[in-house]
Amino acid sequence: MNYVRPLIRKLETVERLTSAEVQHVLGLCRSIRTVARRTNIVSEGERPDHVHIILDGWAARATVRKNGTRQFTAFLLPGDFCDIHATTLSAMDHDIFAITDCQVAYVDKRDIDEATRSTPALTRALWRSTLVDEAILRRWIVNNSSGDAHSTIAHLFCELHLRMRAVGLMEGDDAFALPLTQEELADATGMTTVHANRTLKRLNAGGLVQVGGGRIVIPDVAALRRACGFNPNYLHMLLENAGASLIQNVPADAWQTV
Amino acid sequence: MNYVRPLIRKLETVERLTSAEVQHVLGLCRSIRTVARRTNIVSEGERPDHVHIILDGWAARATVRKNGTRQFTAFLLPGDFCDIHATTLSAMDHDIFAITDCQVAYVDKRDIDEATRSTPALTRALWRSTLVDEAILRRWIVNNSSGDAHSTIAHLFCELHLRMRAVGLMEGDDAFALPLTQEELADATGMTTVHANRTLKRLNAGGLVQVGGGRIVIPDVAALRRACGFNPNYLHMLLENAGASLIQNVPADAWQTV
DNA sequence: CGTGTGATTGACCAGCATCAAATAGAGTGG
DNA sequence: CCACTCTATTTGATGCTGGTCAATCACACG
Repeated sequence: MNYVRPLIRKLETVERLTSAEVQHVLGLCRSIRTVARRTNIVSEGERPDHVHIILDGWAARATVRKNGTRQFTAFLLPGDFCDIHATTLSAMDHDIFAITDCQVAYVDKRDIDEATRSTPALTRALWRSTLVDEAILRRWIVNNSSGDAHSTIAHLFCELHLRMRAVGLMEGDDAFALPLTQEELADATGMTTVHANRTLKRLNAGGLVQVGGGRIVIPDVAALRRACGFNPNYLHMLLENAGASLIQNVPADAWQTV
Repeated sequence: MNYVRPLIRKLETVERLTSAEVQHVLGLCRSIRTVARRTNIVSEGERPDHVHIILDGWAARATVRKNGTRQFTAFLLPGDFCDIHATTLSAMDHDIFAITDCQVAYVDKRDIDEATRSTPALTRALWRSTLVDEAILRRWIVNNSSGDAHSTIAHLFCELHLRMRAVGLMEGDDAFALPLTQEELADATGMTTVHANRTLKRLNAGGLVQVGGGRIVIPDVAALRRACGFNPNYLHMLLENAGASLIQNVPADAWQTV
């Protein structure tokens, strides 16, 4: 079971790596644990002493509001780092919540430090990857604040599409696993479950997507992107990579931001 | 005119610096330019060859949607870095918009590189400061997605209060400059100008704040925080610093997240 | 076949958007 | 110092989006 492949793909999305560098990364992921779905991989207030990397499954950054509602601020897909920051800084200010059962690599912070010292390309890859994470956060603000539930959900799907594609997890050409309940979708987009349901149904009915059974099919990516004004440039993917063909297929008028 | 003071204060919010290190930072800020309000300090698509630091004035990260509406994703206060990322990575995916006239330091990327190489404390300070920026972005997602305009605006004021305090820009004990129009406030919080106005008036009427004339007075910080569930821990400020006394004054029941 | 979770639907209403217009202020020039 | 202008604030009226509450349906699983 080569769980590490998505991680390599992820890093190569932002930086080319030599095979020696890839080997170095592989060496980091020796300690792998399974985290059960609906449990926290890391919880608010903790000071993890190692870095967690999602190798398989989906997780989310989650903040619980005073009134009990939950807001996701990011989805973590295979290859994503949960807390490359928190080890140095201070306590976690949010939870890392396993949406599905997850395979998680536990990497000692020292090993990361040593790897980055000896491998500049890896340092760049990690640095860039945090910058992309930042850009995604900004886009979520724009997206969730737009007040248009259809665009919000469609935009999220566009993002997940490219990110899943980047790590090689497409199922065929136009589909990928979407292991979210409607409640979780609502928690990410800042709407109620009821409204997420209705919006989703309308997107389905409009033929833009087919969501169901833990999968999403996007028959016409360009159409979906046009519908929500998705512009992939914020993901800062190398054009040579997996997403490239898709990135270039977007019609000019769809390139404006949300 | 010692424009660099807020920058030093900012860095010291996350990392203690020796006076030699402070001198090093001062040396970086030799090239200072004034940017007129309502113009972009950096625009989407640009690849700046130097790092911009706000020394005086307010700026904002801005994304313009397809439909013409504008969304701010961050406020940049004196001491904040605009684009420590974009120099290495790729093109800017958003604008840096000067809300007021701004004094901006233009620092050559190489000078930053050299400074961080020779000054580990500075590297840590910069790194931590980007992590705080990330945490703030997450909080804006939570805040702007909450669907409660009063909490959203109150929470923003709480954040700005601590950040202004951290860089030593309070006017007296309970007030600071708030050079935002209601339209800009609306662009940050994802609501219309009309609704921002009405919400602001209600906050004013409730005595939680007094906003007007480019200033905000917060007579009872704890009350304002309670009203919106503000929890300062995401700002990851050193307790020894300026904000410390305030941080510790929050009643336990107000420490839950929004 | 019962049980639990997730999806779906309906009825109702509140918050916020929208459109439009009036008012207040700040800055400018005569 | 006043008139003019531009910008920002304020207010009103109206309607829609999305929230709330509640019930039902579908389905997987033991």
